[in-house]
Amino acid sequence: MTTTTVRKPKPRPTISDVARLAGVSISTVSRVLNDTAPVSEDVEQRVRNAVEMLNFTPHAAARNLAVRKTYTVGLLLPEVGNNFFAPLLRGVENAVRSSEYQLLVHASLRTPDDAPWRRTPVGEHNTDGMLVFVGSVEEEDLLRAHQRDFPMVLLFFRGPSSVNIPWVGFDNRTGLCQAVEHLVTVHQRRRIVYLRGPVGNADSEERESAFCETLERLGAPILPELFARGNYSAQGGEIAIQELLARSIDFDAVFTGDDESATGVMAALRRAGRRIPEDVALVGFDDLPFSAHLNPPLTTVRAPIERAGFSAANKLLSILAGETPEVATRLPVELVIRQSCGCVRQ
Amino acid sequence: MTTTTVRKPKPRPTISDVARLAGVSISTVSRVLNDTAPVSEDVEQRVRNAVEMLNFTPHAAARNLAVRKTYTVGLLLPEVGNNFFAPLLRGVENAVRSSEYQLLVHASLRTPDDAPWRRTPVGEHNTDGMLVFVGSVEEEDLLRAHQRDFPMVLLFFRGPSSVNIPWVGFDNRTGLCQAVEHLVTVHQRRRIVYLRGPVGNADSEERESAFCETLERLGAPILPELFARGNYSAQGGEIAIQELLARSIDFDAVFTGDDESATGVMAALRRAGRRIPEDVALVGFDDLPFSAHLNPPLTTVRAPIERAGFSAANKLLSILAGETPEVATRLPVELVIRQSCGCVRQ
DNA sequence: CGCTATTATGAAAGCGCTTTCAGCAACCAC
DNA sequence: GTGGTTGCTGAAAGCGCTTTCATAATAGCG
Repeated sequence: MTTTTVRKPKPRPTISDVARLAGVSISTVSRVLNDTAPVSEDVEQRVRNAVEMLNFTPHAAARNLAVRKTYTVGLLLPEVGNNFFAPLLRGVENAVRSSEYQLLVHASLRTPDDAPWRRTPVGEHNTDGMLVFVGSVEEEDLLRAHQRDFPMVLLFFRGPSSVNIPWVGFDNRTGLCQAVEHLVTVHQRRRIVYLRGPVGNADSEERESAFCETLERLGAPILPELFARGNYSAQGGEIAIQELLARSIDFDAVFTGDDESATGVMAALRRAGRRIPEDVALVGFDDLPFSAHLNPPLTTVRAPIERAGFSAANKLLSILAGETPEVATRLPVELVIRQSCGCVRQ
Repeated sequence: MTTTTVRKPKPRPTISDVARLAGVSISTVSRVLNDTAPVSEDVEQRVRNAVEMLNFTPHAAARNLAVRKTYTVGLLLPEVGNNFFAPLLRGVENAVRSSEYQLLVHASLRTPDDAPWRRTPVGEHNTDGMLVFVGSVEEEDLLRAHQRDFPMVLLFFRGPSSVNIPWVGFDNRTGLCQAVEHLVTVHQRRRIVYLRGPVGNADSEERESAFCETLERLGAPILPELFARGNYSAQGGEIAIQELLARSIDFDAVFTGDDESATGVMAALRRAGRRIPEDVALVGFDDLPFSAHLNPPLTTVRAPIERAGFSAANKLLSILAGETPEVATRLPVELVIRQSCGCVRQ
């Protein structure tokens, strides 16, 4: 093994190199690059040529330092790689791309033993604003940033009730009501498992309470043993159902807080020989791209995830532009009936 | 509409503020923060207190400028939101997270009319190195960066043949051979549609040639009318098959270059009343998380996408550490037999 | 006890840019 | 011709950090 000598990249040309080559001052170069002041035809051409020749590209950090902006927005995710993030990211990207900002993505499996600014590798020190996904930031850090007026918008949760941070989320209630109602009134299911999301997930809790209310409204029983905990992953769903099965708890339907879990639920059910939807009906939430192609096609509540990302990013950008957008954005969801609930293909 | 007044965030404390409060020089503050030189117990404590009190966080841009590093690696994607990216991103994130680097993600729908450094919003000017996904960067830009010794590793393609840029990809051939062989020898399929990926996609082309070779080796006919073009999206697959169907081209199997397309193929086939696998067998490539749950479960070539991301990121990090890793990494793939090929569940 | 190592600290010079400010022509009207 | 514009340009002061380099204070040693 060789000693790890530090690689020495060829030195990048700087604005001074350009200035020298063009025979002007660096101020002038800056001016033509940014078009911040009139420059004579002749000089402009010389500068442009020099830039071309040296293949010059301004050093972002230096520029950021001088203008006191990073031109970067951060996207903080609790973990990355969930299928849910694909459309979300697409939405965010679309919004950010058409602005002058860039996107720093970070999945924050925090390492609390680190120095504070290493603990949150994207934050006030390297972005102009942040998109914060539920569960990716400690409440304390959130408050601190907010106190500093640091622009943020929250994804799928509202911040601590003491403050008023802009956020975007789904209108969980209506979609959920429809889904449960469908299960209860159309398919006569009474023993519906509710598969929660991760602890502390706002959406999940909201959905749960809507779930209970709907059950109540319809006169269906609320059975505590039918509440299971997943974590918005296929594996989580699989394990939760396996456990229910192992405890021989009787149920005729499962409502999962997300489609990802639904695939796990399907796997567990299938392995146990339970037919979907005959033995147990299944309804998900999100309508991920693959949901329509599951076996059977998944009945689910469609959540406009990409739109949420787009909307959140735009909200952040508008804050950065000095505007004050609506604090809350709730995107409508809609029940998509396929076959896992017991409906048959028309 | 109000005039867009620029938001005035509260001024962040700087290292000077800390120094003043602690009654030391900024050099000393820097030293305790970075642990670059011994500092007396007493002073260190005073500095730490001051940092705590002011809630100080070093400004990344300034630091980057001073140390001439950005501590950021870029991930350039051709477009974002593909399900393929979820595991990829997870792998990259995992590798990057355990280093001192951060991750800048950019989906490069390039806007060629922009200034050059705005055209590539992540590049030499704001990262120390880049992970380049196939199709996300012009060859010309790639060469230029490489000429400057800019650390890069390519994902799923090798660069221009004139240079030798590190890359990681899949061992497409073996997986594909197995798949085709399975289709031909086990299921007696002879008229296999090959659904290509996007134009210029190296993996796709490699798979195509392996496809032809295998066919030849097995003595099966190579039928030009059975080559269709998709774009690694569900919609692309759907359209391609619809078109084949419309032209009444006869086929008894479809091999898609990716699972995403496979879902589209399924949709098109189903709509046309063709049964899978009875009428047409279907084999994909990638084995995305949902593939096992499709209807029918998809037989596919499993590609270790997450591992590819992890491996590529690590390769880049090792370059940044001054080492010189293997240029090429080919990850093995493996045929996963489920039911869309015609096999029955055991 | 004088003289050299050693250690902790501060001053100051950058890093590569932007931006203010002042200067210098050339121009205009009177 | 003056005085005042106007238009272009360069010098220089930052932006908030790191990192020499110098210096003062302390320790080590014969």
